[in-house]
Amino acid sequence: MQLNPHVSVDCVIFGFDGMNLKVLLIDRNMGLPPKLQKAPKSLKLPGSMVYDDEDIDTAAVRVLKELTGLENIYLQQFHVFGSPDRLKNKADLKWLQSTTKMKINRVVTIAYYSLIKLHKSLPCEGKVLWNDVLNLPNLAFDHKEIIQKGLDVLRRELHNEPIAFELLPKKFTIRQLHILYEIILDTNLDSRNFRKSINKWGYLVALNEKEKNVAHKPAQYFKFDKRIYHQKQQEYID
Amino acid sequence: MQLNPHVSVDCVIFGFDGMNLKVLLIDRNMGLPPKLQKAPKSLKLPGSMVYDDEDIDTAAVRVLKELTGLENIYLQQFHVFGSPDRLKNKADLKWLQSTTKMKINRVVTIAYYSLIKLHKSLPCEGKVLWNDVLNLPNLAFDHKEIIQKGLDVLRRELHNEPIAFELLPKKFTIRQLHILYEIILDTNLDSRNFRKSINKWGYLVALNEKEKNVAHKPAQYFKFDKRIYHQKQQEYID
DNA sequence: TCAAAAGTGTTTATCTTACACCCATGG
DNA sequence: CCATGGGTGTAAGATAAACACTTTTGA
Repeated sequence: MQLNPHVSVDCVIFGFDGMNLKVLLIDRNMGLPPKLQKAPKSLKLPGSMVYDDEDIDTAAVRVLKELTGLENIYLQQFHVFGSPDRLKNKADLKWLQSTTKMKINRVVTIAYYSLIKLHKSLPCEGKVLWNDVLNLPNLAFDHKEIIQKGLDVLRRELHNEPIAFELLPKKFTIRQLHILYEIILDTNLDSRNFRKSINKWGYLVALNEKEKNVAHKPAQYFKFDKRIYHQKQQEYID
Repeated sequence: MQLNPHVSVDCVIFGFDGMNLKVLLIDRNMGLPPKLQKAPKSLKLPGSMVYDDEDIDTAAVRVLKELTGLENIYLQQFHVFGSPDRLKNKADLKWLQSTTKMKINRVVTIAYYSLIKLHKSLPCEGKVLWNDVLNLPNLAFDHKEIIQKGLDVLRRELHNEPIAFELLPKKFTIRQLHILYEIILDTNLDSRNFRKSINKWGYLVALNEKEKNVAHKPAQYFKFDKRIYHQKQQEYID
């Protein structure tokens, strides 16, 4: 009886390309000499063992920082996956042991979800795969299940927290927001009613700027005003 | 660098005595010879290390079973507490090492909350302390913080899941339910409107039984009908 | 002038909230 | 007969849902 599994964090990093909700996957073959690469891709979520004396939240922040160069991005712990047979796939176990150089029997992983604004300029561009969340390939470990649960949580939280803006550029049109909501919630929303609810929120403010070079009436840009949001939250509590 | 903290589960077990929301605490002095007992009580949440080859949910179920004799009770993972300085209190660390007989530097704990029906006949009665959640004494480790977070989650989930009934006897009056809601949500609810919302739920059914020997108009007993509840959930999805 | 998306109001049904009195029972 | 909680209805305001047309732009 040894009673101490290893503990890791895994990050489900969501991104939105304007059309679809994406999740960031990394390929374990990447960086290996070509002859060692497996024929099929070997995809997984970004993650890491939690270091000694490192808080678990800090470990998740570190994973994101190392991968994307970004700090201060939205990150939430959402579930622990600790089934003893998470490592039942021999290839997964072998990879873990060879990359960590440790004898590992069991890993309990703490899953985080994260929301980032997609840019071509992210330092990870080209080194990672942004895969459609609705059409996932086979993944290592139980990572498919982790993504599914993360998506469920994202869907629920969308009603409670102003998180959609984490996935959009700083300035965005109502249409972009509308599409994002429809995709995350997998439903159709009436656009007049959608605009009405935005007005009721009160924390989206119109910028002095419109779309340019579009073959239709140009749309107003908006931004999310954190100050107004927090102010209204406070009023609600009182 | 060893990279493997120990992993435990801790259970925040809520109970309702008709007046207040309680949480189950155990005393680490219990069972020790009197001369070894610390002068102040040494209270903590029930918990356990996760055994090798044991799923974490299973570990939480085991803790509950061992303590209360009950199975099939409501249990939900809600947060991981993994700060490296959870064991900064020397007395806590010493206790851990002496009860587990292991050299332990760090414990990452997965917190569950659980809802049970209080009975005088629970096998743990007398061996544990049911403490008011709103007036907690000092507790070992970060257990006070864990309970606080558990209460927050309970409050939120009360709106989403039919969990109040897990805290009440199988048959209960509207008044009991009403008081429970007021206590969990820490607010006053209008009783006519409260009854109206119950009618709208549709899954509370009146039994052919009323209170007896009460010095007022006897109240109707109700039960929670799981079948109707699931049926309505299903209709909602379609 | 056409295609494409932007933007705008009204009506109806539903839900929420506030509010006051009589009833049944045991002591 | 009194104290205690049980149980009931209504009106006003807020919210949610359905629904169609005009505007601005680039091609």
